[in-house]
Amino acid sequence: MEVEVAMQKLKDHGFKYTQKREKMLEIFSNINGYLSVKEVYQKIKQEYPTISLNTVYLNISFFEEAEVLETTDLNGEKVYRFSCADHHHHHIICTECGKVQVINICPMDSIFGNPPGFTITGHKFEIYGYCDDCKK
Amino acid sequence: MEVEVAMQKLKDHGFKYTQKREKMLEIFSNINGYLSVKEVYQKIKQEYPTISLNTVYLNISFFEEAEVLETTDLNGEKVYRFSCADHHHHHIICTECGKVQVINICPMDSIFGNPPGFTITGHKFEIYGYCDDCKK
DNA sequence: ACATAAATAATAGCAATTACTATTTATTTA
DNA sequence: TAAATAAATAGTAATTGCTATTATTTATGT
Repeated sequence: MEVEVAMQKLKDHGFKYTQKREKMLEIFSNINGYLSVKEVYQKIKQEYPTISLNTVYLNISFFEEAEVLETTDLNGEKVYRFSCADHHHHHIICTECGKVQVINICPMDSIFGNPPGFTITGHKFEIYGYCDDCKK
Repeated sequence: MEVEVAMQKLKDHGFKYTQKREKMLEIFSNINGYLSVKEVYQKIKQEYPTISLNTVYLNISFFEEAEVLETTDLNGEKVYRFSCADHHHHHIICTECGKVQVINICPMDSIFGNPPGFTITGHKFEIYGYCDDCKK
């Protein structure tokens, strides 16, 4: 299962097992969209009311290190989602709730080599909009 | 000239002429790349050492309102550049110094209509890398 | 030159994130 | 199983990027 694979990735990177980390992974795996740190914090507080916001920040940074999460910016704050980094893809993102839909078109497919004066290291292609649930 | 056109745009939006605004516009027009608020602040302080950081923030927001600047996020902070909003385009951006190169390929050209469940409102396509000056 | 409406500077405030430190917990090894 | 250890956590403080407030100064129309 997804969460166990992620937990194993963490172990491979030298991070210990904790219940809170497992719960955080479950939160991410149950949502098909990006979550802000505060949203994760609100959700995990339902199960662990004494958890520190700091712990959420820390664990998210460890998850990133272990390549368990992918991240982007939404309305000026960092948001995260369960990574499916096994295949290259882009997203349609609901700017209201963070819900995503994967798209497999990549604009880099039609760009060959490095442009003069630049060495390419990465790219970002995101489509923004409203999902049906958030449409007025 | 570029700066004068921008100054006129400001006037059209009801903003007054000031030397500091003109100087800020000059700073943007002299650089082919994105600048952070702090970078603009550092540069303009050479001419107006008593200028407030707040004024730089305010004027930049007015410049945005008058569509004189375009913006993006670079390493988690907002950066701005002189706008060429007359034609739709994307950028190759040096993540080190913010230098940009315009590209006229748009990935949306090959995407027709709205995907099921989403109403598209916008998109972002940016290529990142190092410019020759910043390459090690 | 005067009136007035906006620009500026200085300061305070806020939200997101990071840093620090003492305590607690998970895992290693005896 | 129990002690040793290294890391995780909570609580708090500090930092950063940015916005809001207000008194003073400046640009511009009459």
